[in-house]
Amino acid sequence: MTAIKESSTIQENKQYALEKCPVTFVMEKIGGYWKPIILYHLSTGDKRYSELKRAIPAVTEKMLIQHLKQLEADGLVIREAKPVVPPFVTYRLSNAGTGLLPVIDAMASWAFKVKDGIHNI
Amino acid sequence: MTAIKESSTIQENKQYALEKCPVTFVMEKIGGYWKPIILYHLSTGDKRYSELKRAIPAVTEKMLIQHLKQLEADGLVIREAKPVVPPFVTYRLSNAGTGLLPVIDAMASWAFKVKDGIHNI
DNA sequence: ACAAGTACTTACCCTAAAGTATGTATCATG
DNA sequence: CATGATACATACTTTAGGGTAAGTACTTGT
Repeated sequence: MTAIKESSTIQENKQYALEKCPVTFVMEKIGGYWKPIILYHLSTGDKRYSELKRAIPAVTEKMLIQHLKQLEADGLVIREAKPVVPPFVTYRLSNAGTGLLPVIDAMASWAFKVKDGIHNI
Repeated sequence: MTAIKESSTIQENKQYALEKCPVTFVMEKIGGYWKPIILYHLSTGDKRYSELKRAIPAVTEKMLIQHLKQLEADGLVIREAKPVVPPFVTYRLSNAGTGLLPVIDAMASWAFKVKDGIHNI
């Protein structure tokens, strides 16, 4: 009946939605659980890996590095490593990453409105 | 070493992040895969269940109704059912749901900037 | 010589989210 | 009398994301 029953996977649906829906496109980039949190912490300036780790204590190292790598691959953050030992690696937002801050801000603003009772949910 | 190793689950981490991070709070509400798309389609006015189904052909009925129920439970959309047969059910954004539109707009705006090459990722 | 700090990597497991498929109730219409 | 349309519900399966635990390399400090 519906087209998707013939041969469908999550990936194909994602493909469809990615092309059609700008919102989905964004969710692809920042939908990972810790990604917006990482972006938020980088919004105040560049940070070392260990600084991020301390700033977000609940994240595991695997998740942190995994999301950082993905954000880097997606062109949202820039990694800079100084060839010293112990390693000195900093992460900062790219132009595109900085461009996402209005999204983060809009989210935060809505959340505060809810908490302040301006929106009752 | 890190605090979470003592006794941690996704849920506990989520609990932590929910209290601390407004962004995570928003992601809890609209993080479901089809939720932002549904909100987007409702932004132009109320829609019947079947209209949404046709507007988003890639979504399965289970996902559509599941997300609609969650959005309703989260106070973002309002369901109105006329007691007729065949059923006539419309969904529309609540005040809180409407308050999320700036988030959706910011997302869309960023996505278009990327596609127009203003941000190169 | 051994721990500690840096920035990772990797193998394995578990669960929540998403997808598949089918069923339900009611009435109008052919 | 059976089909179609509406708005769902539900049992079952799959997959992708996240978590756990452990290890790596290199140097400084004790």
